[in-house]
Amino acid sequence: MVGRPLKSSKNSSTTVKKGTWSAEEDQKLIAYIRRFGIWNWTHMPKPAGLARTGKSCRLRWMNYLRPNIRHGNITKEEEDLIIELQQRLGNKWAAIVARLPGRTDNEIKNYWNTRLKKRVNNRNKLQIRTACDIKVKPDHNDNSSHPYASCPTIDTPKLEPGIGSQTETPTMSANSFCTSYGLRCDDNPLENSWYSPCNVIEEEESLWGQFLAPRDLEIVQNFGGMDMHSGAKAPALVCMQQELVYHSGSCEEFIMDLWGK
DNA sequence: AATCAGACCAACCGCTATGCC
DNA sequence: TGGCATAGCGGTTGGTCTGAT
Repeated sequence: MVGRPLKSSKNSSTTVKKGTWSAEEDQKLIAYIRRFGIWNWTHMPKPAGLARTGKSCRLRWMNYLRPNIRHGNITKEEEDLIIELQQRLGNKWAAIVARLPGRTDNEIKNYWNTRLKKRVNNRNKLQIRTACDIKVKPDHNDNSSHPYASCPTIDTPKLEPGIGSQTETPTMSANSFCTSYGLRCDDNPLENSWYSPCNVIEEEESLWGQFLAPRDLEIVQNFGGMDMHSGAKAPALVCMQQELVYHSGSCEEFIMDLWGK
């Protein structure tokens, strides 16, 4: 078992134990919670006979001791779901883990950071190149020698400090965005015509005007806001751009998926 | 057998959200 | 309404494990 050595830190009056939990501490916490329930994490450790912070007790319980937790052996299905949800929701581990019964946010976060992140990033890089090189009409920057010259470009807003880079931006999938605003996808204006993602976004924006609250529409148009009234966290175009980046198929497939073909 | 580097993962820390007074 | 306490979340740390050399 991996873990940290026991360390102690002192504040003004008490010694707080840190580091890996012992079996004895686990038993104390389990026994206390079985008997008295969880009434207040901050004040529980002392009557439970633990020299831990409430925060540490809570974490130990939530991530390891509480009933019905499954550790290890993440299945292929779970792995696929983690990847899918991470791409749709970003690093919202609590939301992701809600779809994975018996798993903990810490476990899924660790699994993503150590095993899946690199794999998915590499796959996405390959897919962007493949999709753009093969499928997209190379009608701009066509005499550039850059390997991605044929990629459609979406004019990304200059993000405010703190919003983060493209890969760090909290995501809300474009489909979710449409759904949350009741955007109809059945009347597909793209049928039988070639659109670059930029055109799609322009088209989509005009539709959004029919459905969004004025302030939300303004945010979408200016790309600059962080919060929609609905609770959406990122500028819609950034979401869509990210959706394109993560989309597993070609650019055209992305467009069709976006509109819920 | 010894050493090293990368992978793994439990636990910590800082920040935010929420509830209560 | 503002301030405080508590819970919860996500990023990061650092000790241990494991495989390669």
